[in-house]
This record gives sequence, C-alpha cells and structure tokens, in this order.
Amino acid sequence: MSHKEFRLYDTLSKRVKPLETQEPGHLRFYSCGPTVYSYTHIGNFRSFLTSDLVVRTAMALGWRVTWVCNITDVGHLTQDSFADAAGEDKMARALHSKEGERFHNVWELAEYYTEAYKQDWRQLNLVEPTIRPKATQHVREQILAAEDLIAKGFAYETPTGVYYSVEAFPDYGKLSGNTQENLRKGVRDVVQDDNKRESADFAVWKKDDKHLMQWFSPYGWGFPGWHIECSVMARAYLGDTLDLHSGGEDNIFPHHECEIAQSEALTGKPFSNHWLHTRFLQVNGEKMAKSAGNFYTVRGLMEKGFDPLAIRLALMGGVYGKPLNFTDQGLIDAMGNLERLRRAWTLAEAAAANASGEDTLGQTMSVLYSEALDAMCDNLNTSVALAKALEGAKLIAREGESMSAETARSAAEFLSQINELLGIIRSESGVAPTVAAPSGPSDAEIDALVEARNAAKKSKNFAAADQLRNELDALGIELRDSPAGTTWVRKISL
RNA sequence: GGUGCCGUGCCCAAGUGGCCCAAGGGGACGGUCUGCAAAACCGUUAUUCGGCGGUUCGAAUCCGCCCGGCACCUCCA
Repeated sequence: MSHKEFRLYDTLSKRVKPLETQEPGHLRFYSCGPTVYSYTHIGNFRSFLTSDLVVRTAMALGWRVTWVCNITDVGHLTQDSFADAAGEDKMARALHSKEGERFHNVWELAEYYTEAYKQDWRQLNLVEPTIRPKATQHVREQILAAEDLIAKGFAYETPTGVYYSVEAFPDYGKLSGNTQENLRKGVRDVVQDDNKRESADFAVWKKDDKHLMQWFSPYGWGFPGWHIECSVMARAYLGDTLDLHSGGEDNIFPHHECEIAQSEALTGKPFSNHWLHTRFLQVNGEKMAKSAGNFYTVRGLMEKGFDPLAIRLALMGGVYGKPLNFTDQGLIDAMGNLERLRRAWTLAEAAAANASGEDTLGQTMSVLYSEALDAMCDNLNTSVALAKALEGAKLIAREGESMSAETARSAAEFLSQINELLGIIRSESGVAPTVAAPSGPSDAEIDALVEARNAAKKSKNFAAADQLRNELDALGIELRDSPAGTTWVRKISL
C-alpha cells in the first residue's frame, strides 16, 4: 500500500485535510445519486465523476473501497406547498410532460431513466459502485427511522406528515454555515405550513393518499421525505459513520444538512467524517437549464459525434472545487487530447516488437505517473494530473516508431497506469462507444471519393485530386495523408 | 437580508507566501514533412495574476476597500 497521503477539502471543517478511513485501507463512501425523472445531464455527471476519481485514486493507493451511490426513484416535491395540496411531484410532472407520454406510469418512467443513467455512466467510463440502492427498496427502513426519530424526540407528527424539529438538533446548520437564526430570517416566499412548529422543519414523511407512489405507514398512506432515504441507505450499507460523503454543491443545503440532523439524531454518532462537494458546471458561460436550451446529456453529445471519453476529459479540465465552464471549444480540445493519448498508446504497443535496446523513458515515465498520482492526492487536482498525462504522451510521440522494445514497454505501462487512475484513454467497461453516424455521405461513399483522389494523385493529376479534396471538405471530411496511406475522419459540427 | 465561491495570456485552466520573470490544453505564428495542403512532430507565444492601498526581506498567493461574475437559502449533482 502506498504511503502517499490523500488530501481532500472537507466542507464541514472548511479546510483541506487527509481523507482518513476508520478501518485501515478500507474507504466507506456514500455518494448522492440522481433523481431519475429525466435524462441525467453532464452537470450531474460532473459530480459523479468526482466520486469516481476519489475511488480511482483510493484504489491506486491500494485501498479497498465500498462505494454506495443511490438512485432516487421516489418523486420528491417541486414545491413544499404543492405536495400537500395537489400531490404534484417531479416524477408526476415528468410523467405528464410531453416526454412522459410514452410511459404508462411513474414506475416505468423511473425504470427507463435509471437504465439511461446507467448506460451514460458506463459510457463515461465511471467505476461501477459497489452497490446502487434504490430509495423505493428501502421505504420500510425509512418508516422505522421516522418512528425512531419521533420516539427520540427529534420529530413530530402533524395532520400533513412527520416533521423533523430543527430546534431539537442544535448543530443544524453546521455544514452549510447557516445559523438557525439566519435560516429563520432567510426563508423565502415558501408557502408556510401552519402545522409545522418552525418553518425550517423539514418532512421525514408526507401523508398523501393521492400520490402516484405511496406506501402504508403508521401515519397512513404517504411517501418518505427526500432526506431520509440517504440517511437510511448510508447506514444500512456502510454503518453509522461514513468515511466520506459526496454530492453536488446544491446538496450542501438543505439535503446534507438534513441528513446530518437525522442520522446523528438516530445514532448519536458523527454521520460522516469528511464531506465532498462538486461545484456546478456552466455551459458556454451560462447556467445549464432546459429552458435555455443548453441541457447537455452524454447521449446528446455523442449524437453530435463526440467520444464519451472526450466528454470525460473535458469535465476533468478544471478542478471539482471550482465552477467549470463547459464549452464546445473545450470539448473539441478534449477530442484532440484524447486522440493524442491514444496515438501514443498505439505507437507504444506497435513498438513493443522492436529490437531490444536501452530504456530511454522508464525513469521519466515513472516520475510522471508519480506526479500525476500526487496531483490526485492533492485534493483531486485533475488539471495537473492531465498535464502529466499529456506530457508523457508528448515524450512517447517524440521517441517515435523506432523506440526500443524496453522503451515501448515503459511507455505502455505508463499509459496503462494513467488510464487506470484517470479513466481517460480507453474505456474499461467494454462498452463500445455508440457514436451515432451523422447524417451525410456513408462510409462507402467517402471511401470511393478518397480512392478516386488517391488514383488522381498517383497519376499526378493534382488538380483533380485537390478538387476531390475540396469536395470531401465540403462534406465535412478531413483527410489525413501519411506514408502508410490516407485515412479520414468526420469533422464535428456544433 | 443570510451563507459560500470566483475574477490568472486571445479562449479554457492549474498554482493560494520564496521551487512562479505563473503548469497544461486550444488558438495564433515560425519550422520539419508534403506535389501543394491537412494531419503529425518541433519551436515561439503573460516581468504578469480585476482595481487601489496595506502587511512582509519576499505576494497571483495574506489583510482592507472598491469593481465585476456565480451559487445556495427547503425543486436541482
């Protein structure tokens, strides 16, 4: 096991500190997954990618990781007030929207988007979590937790549900930096529920016999509050105290604040020793929103011709702790870098059959890998880690085809290690990127034109050859001549 | 009103007290290669870090004020 120290920013203590495991060499880690009422967008995936990189770094250090990443398949409220009145929730709204028409019920809708999410997950080459529990599979424990919270004096029943009494938990606010006083003042124009003791009190259970998903409880028909599912599932799979808990920055408040209040009230122990939050992703300088038409999904970008690993690379260009501006140009840049890394690997593999000789890269490659791992251990500095990877690729390319077999082996070893750590060169999932063939000429048609140009070149009819090259360019085809022949790629149009 | 984050070259983006006259990528420019291009490869491209003061032997990094941007405050990764 490596003795490198893995340091990460901790939202709770507001400083970078070593990630410590209660059991030596075994990380117990919980990540908040998506609500499956629509396609998971690349902003969501940025936060899952952060978790993936924590896991990869931990594994590179020789740790064992138990990673739980939940799926929220219960429709939670779009607005507090609506739920009581009309039972409208995110899932129900999705079902009644245009995209929802093809589903017979919310269960089918949740199932569909769960599958889509898992597919996109694999395309991005994210490590498979140890377990992906679904909220709906743990409703019984959520009801038991509600009962226990009432018994312990942290929650109370009203005509509309079971509510957590924020006042009973003095630490409420410790994660987000809010004080209860400020929270009280700051509550926006939310419709007040007079049954609640405090406006800041939050639902553990909602009574609602009209809801599309409902379960029977000691409080009658209804459904669990959003925050209780994570408290319950984290405890079920990882124990009372987690080593690390992660999510998007918007989870800090209220979600994680409420999880802490519930879990610590239930167990009397710290809920998590380390809190990790990924900043939001902006798209071309703007907040990503369906209404703005910049709601990017993995599958959507792949349809435009982007390789999923280029999406991954683009998401890793900046560090997780700062907002990242995801741009079209950034994606194009990433496509280029991806090609460069792959070319270096192909080159190294081909050169493995070369004559034996001095290993001119071994030393440098191991230093570069070590520096990349150091960067990851330094609060997941993906920018620097990526820079080290590209520097290595550059050195390999410089050695060229004639490198010795030993050099080639060192080069391949480096790229393989980098790929394991960063997941950016070749997908481990075995899923072939299903990059859709864009509209336009077929491969065969293009091949025919390329052949015609090659023939013209051979007979030194350069005017005709250039004419064909222009035609192909107009079709969005880029030609690449080399001594070994001509290849072509489709240029990506945004 | 409360809480937190950010402003680094034409663009994206690391670095948060001396290793920085600031990594890496893109772009641009020059070169090698090529029938010419493209691709590839090689090289060049910030005495400077939003502005103004201050602390310090030393600041992009700390403090103050100002300007600009963003997020959260019970829907959101």
